[in-house]
Amino acid sequence: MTRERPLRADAARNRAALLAAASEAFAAQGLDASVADIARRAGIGKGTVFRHFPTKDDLLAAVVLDRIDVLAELAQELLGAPEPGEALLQFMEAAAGQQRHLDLSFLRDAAGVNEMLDGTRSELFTAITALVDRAKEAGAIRSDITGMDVILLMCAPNHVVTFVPDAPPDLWRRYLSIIFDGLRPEGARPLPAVS
Amino acid sequence: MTRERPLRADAARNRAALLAAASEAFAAQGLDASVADIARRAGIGKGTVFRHFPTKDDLLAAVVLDRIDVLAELAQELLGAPEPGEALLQFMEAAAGQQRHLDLSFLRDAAGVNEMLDGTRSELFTAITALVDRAKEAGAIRSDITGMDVILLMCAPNHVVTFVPDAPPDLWRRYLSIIFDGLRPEGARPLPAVS
DNA sequence: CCGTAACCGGACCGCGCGGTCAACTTGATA
DNA sequence: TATCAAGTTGACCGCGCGGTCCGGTTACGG
Repeated sequence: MTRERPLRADAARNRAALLAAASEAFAAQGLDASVADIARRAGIGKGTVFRHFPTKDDLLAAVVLDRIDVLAELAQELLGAPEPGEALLQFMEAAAGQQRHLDLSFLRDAAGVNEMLDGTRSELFTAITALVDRAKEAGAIRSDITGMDVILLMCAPNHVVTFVPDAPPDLWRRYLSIIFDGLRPEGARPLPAVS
Repeated sequence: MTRERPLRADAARNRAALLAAASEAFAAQGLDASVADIARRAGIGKGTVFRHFPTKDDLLAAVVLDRIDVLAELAQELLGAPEPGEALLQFMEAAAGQQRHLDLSFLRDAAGVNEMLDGTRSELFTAITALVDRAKEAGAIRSDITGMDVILLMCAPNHVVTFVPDAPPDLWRRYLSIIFDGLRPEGARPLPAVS
């Protein structure tokens, strides 16, 4: 497809440093960390950032793509786990443990700016749905839960924790645990009809 | 205390319009809606905004203060309700139903920029704690839940719903219901120890 | 070792933001 | 109705952002 010449040694090095720095910066200061600051963290010039990624959004997309990749792979693995309920919980824990502020950013761009991102994303979606279906069949979670529910809820802990100052780094576990409990079928009240 | 002369008629009108417009704008575009835009919505000049509120943050604080007031009053009322569990659920529904994007903004400013805000806020905090305690005594929720847990979790639905495009306006009910189920004591697994 | 294409960097641009100000308008008061 | 403090306004300022660009630098094939 796209003629892809190998990167020059220094270019590859810079690109890697840039991605790492961007990940750090987004996690630390939210997604409106300035490009200049990211470049500073990476020890490169601002111009170089835009050489590698034409737009700040493209840089963000690249960072997010990495996360999605990892999660998709994990979801695939966990499809073979013996305990479907436990597998789903493990997946949600991995997802919630991801870097902050990137939470749901991979849902942001409705119109696929980046094809590759869209591809991996839908891959992740179907994997999650499969994970959820297995958990439902095993009776580990109630039957009216959807993959989208899981995606949305698994990101909530990371977000709410953002607002408590000096939070212990694993406070999110507390809220994920509560939320996961809410998915269980025992004594579940019917979900409100949503128009 | 502070010598407070009554506002002139037009000033009062403008202030009301401004607050309403700000509430709209923040809900529609998030808290970085521009002051210029808010002024436009209110049909007044940008300068007038800064006459009423020296800073954009002060304007936001005023909007948030209104919400907190309403919630604090409601929490107080619900303390007399017959069913403590149901009362807590009702409160969380009211809180989650609040305007979007303002979710947890009242936790933001650690150092109290605005004394009045701090006062009403702590009032709300204690009322919520009381509500939670009653629900615990009645066995409606598990005993290791704190007021802070409720505050954080009641804001989650509104946030996650932000990311699904064309969401029905009451989709948040679905997620609040799930989360509230997670608070119940039946078959609760122990909460992970948080360092 | 050399030529060159790829790469790097930081000065530079336009924009929109929060906030200021001095000239103007208006509602309360006597 | 005359007076004037209170209120209003939009042009204006400085700043930091995302993004551009060209002169200097560097890795790599021949």
